[in-house]
Amino acid sequence: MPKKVDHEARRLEIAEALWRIASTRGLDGVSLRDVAAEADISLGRLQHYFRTKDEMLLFALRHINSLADQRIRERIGALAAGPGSGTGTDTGTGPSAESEAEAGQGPPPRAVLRECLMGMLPLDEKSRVGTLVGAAYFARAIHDERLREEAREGIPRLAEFLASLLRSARERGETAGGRALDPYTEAMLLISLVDGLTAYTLLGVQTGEEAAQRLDAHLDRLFADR
Amino acid sequence: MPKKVDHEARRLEIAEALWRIASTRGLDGVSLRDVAAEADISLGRLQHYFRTKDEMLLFALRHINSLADQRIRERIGALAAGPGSGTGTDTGTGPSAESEAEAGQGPPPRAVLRECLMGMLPLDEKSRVGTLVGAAYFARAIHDERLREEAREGIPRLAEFLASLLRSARERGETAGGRALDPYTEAMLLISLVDGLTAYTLLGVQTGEEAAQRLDAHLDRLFADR
DNA sequence: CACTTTCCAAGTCAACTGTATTGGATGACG
DNA sequence: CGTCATCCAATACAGTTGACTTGGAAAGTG
Repeated sequence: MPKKVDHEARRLEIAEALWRIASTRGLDGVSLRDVAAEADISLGRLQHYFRTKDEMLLFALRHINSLADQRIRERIGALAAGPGSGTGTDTGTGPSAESEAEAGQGPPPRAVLRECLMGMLPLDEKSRVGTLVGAAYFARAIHDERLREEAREGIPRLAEFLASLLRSARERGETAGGRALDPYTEAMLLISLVDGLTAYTLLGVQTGEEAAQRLDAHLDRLFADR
Repeated sequence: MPKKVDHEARRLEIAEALWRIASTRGLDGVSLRDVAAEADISLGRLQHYFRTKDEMLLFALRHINSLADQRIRERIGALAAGPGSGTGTDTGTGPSAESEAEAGQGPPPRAVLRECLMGMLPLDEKSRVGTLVGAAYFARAIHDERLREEAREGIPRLAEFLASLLRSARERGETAGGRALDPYTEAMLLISLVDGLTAYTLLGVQTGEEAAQRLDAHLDRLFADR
């Protein structure tokens, strides 16, 4: 077999170029030539790796989703890891039940939940690009059956995960008492909330810090200790 | 002056044609020729009323916003159920403090709040088209300074209105006791929540009924009686 | 060294875009 | 009755778009 090239790596380079453009100009304002230029390759080469534009878009979407997954997973992992010396980057929500619940097993569900949700907000440049691209995909998904399927598959899975966190928090008695909602309902509310906060942050209606602060306010209410 | 034509009416017809297309194909997939065809007029005529595409888009956005405002205002008016207050055609740009002032002892703030939020969800065909177009504008606003300004102006006004509802509910002792958040924060959370619910409804992740149900669950919590 | 498959640059193509221009119809006003 | 601003249909235009074709360079295998 002749001339072996790492197909996957090439496609990733192209996808990254796509994100750079999509995060500033949107997905519909992106042409194959733009992406090729941004990736510093010829149009022919790009088309060698993606036969059609939709194919490129779908690949880039799937990959940015898996990147976001991984990023959040790392943050969760970091939560479990470092009880040794706490750096100054403490989550400023309130010094409530964290250290106590550690005694049980693994990181406290509330902290994991918070990390997940915060990881979905555009708080640094990296996540900002991610959410920007995500918004571009959302706009396209509304009118694109193929992309819509991706969401219909992924979101319930995420909600289920968050619901399980809520359930285990509830079992540990960390959560607010009386007015507890169905965990899945609560999870969908949280996801919707984060997405809305993200949208208004991207629009410049509020800063990322304000968004985080508001999310924390809501979480504080969920986990109110009584 | 020769040949007088109702300029505003023509522009509205065109805007409606635009919405019909934007709600099915999105805003970026819309060409002037498409709009002209949908409105059953010539391209030349369309260009006579909108010199540029952006001008048309901006006009249509402003008008659909004012329509949504009016629709919600009517629903609030219907809440009062009293034959007293007539709902005139208001040209206002936002659901501002007008109804608050009138509500000396009118409809309960919670009901008004709920009507506002439910009115923003895609529950019937009409509001579905509205939110669809709204989503299309959102996608464009992210990369369009001009449109972003519209949001930066309108959203805080809406939030302020909702916050005032929350405040008056609180004064009447209708709201939940202990864990009350800052009204403006609560308002932004509500708006974000509704927008997120709308997004996932449009994506087909949940039905409109489920969205409404989840919103009600959250409201129930806010107004828990204790 | 052939030789075949992969890789990819350049160019072509038809379709479509927003905008500008042209020219004529209409109807109100002097 | 003219005459002129308004209205608007038709067409032209320059540019961009995604997809396709062509031709040849590169590299692993025989």
